[in-house]
Amino acid sequence: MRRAGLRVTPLRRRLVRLFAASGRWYSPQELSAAAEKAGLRPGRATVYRLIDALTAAGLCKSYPQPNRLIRYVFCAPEHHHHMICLDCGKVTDFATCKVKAPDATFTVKDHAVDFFGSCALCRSDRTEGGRPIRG
Amino acid sequence: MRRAGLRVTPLRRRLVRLFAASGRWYSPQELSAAAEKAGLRPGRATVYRLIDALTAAGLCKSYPQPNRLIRYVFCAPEHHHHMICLDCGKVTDFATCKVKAPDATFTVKDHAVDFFGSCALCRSDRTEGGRPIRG
DNA sequence: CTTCATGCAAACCCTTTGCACGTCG
DNA sequence: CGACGTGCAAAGGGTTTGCATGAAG
Repeated sequence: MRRAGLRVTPLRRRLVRLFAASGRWYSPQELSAAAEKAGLRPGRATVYRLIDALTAAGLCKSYPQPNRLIRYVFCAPEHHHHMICLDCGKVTDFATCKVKAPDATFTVKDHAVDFFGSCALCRSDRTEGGRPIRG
Repeated sequence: MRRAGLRVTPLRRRLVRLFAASGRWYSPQELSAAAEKAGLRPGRATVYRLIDALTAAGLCKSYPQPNRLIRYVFCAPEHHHHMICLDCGKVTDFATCKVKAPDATFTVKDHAVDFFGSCALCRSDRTEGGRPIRG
């Protein structure tokens, strides 16, 4: 984080810790709400600016959602991919990827590989008739 | 399109044709602007509603961009992936994909594989000192 | 003839900006 | 101490909605 040129403040430390520890994706508002539940009261602008800073630093990846909402995943700058549970929002990393461009004339600068579905926990919930946890 | 339960109107036909024929990604505003250049004058709402309808029908895929902008690609409902030129926005499809979930406990409902870079044309432009075409 | 698409303009609300102040480095 | 983070509240602007109208099926 400091390595990325970001200044470390007490608030940022706590926000990022929260974001990272959650292992989930958040919209700016959801992250803000999660912060409040944790006793933090970041201003609106702070949350947006932090997300932007993290994104620019490669520490954050964005996913478009229905209704033009965007959710963000905090993640390591190393190349990797995600499995995201559509029920609870949990994000699991994986690094193995052997994809390659199917077209030699196209110069690849970046690529994305993501899986969406249900994590083991949410799947068992459903099997048992439980209600998946959202939000 | 009709197969997807969408009603076909003259305006929609022309908008979709434009969207599909362009082979590029568009933000709602960009699509609206492109429509105007083509002599169409869809209301703001119409463009958004069309994009939503297409997305719901699986005929449209969304990509998050910097500044919380979202761009959309019109595409066939069949399973496939995209190569997107970051210079001109051109989208090329490819169907070959042999990825599989790296974790057996995760139930995959969907997956995404995308390549971002420069298409052959933009690359040659740059090599020749030309200016890449954006927008 | 019922359902759905369209346009317009107002309402929404998420996001951004400006500014003053505090602090990380 | 200089550059950057923070909060607040106002400004901004893309997106959505309500409603009347007309066309698709």
